[in-house]
Amino acid sequence: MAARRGPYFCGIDAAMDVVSGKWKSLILWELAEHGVRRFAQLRRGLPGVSEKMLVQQLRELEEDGLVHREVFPEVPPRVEYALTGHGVSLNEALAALGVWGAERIERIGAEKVVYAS
Amino acid sequence: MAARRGPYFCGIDAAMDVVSGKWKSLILWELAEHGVRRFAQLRRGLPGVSEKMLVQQLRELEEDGLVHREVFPEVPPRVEYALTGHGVSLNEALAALGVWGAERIERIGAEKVVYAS
DNA sequence: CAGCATCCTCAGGGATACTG
DNA sequence: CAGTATCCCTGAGGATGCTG
Repeated sequence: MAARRGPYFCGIDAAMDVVSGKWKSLILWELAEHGVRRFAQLRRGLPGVSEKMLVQQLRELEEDGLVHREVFPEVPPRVEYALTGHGVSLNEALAALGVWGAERIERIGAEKVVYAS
Repeated sequence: MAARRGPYFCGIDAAMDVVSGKWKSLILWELAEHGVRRFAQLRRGLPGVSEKMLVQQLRELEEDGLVHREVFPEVPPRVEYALTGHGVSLNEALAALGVWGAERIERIGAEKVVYAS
């Protein structure tokens, strides 16, 4: 389900609401890094997502106005995803978290995934 | 359960891991705003949390090194919670998200909660 | 006051198979 | 290629009651 429409306690609450979902922040990140991406490209960039989850999370992000979805009526079908303006600004806000998280990974000596199963 | 110890895809992943949990970011926020807080004070500041959840989330934040818990051996018991250094820096990273979220609340015309049952 | 112990619900998410 | 459609299961989180 996409983000609720409030009521919210504060901005953090609203932002976390929109970004909660196992893959959403990662999808945003991926789109910010690469710009426009096709479905299969995203799938490859997020090792471990199932098709179902990827579609679902993308649709919710679209519904919340963070991602733009463009369908090209071709055979074979092509669908491209990109961030909207709000998606871009959310990503900039997430960047600070990314830095903090990277430091935490160092600190606790966690591994980074290259390819999960 | 507290945050896993990786492996992580990236910093965002690690940060979201630590902050995911329905009340964690709100607890962090509350502690940043007020400094040291007692259990009951936090409870009052987070309308809608159950005792169980508040304890649980606090313990996980403690386990992850973001919150410091101090018990005073008195009767009646007193327990104070405060952010650690890492908690403070995480909160600073969350601030950007808070701003974005506040703008989103404006944009979609969502309500803000004052008191949820 | 600041918890701990239980029980229970429900929806987020995984696995698998099929389609325009 | 880019999805639908189903079934299923785990576990986060809620409700309630008890305690040092």
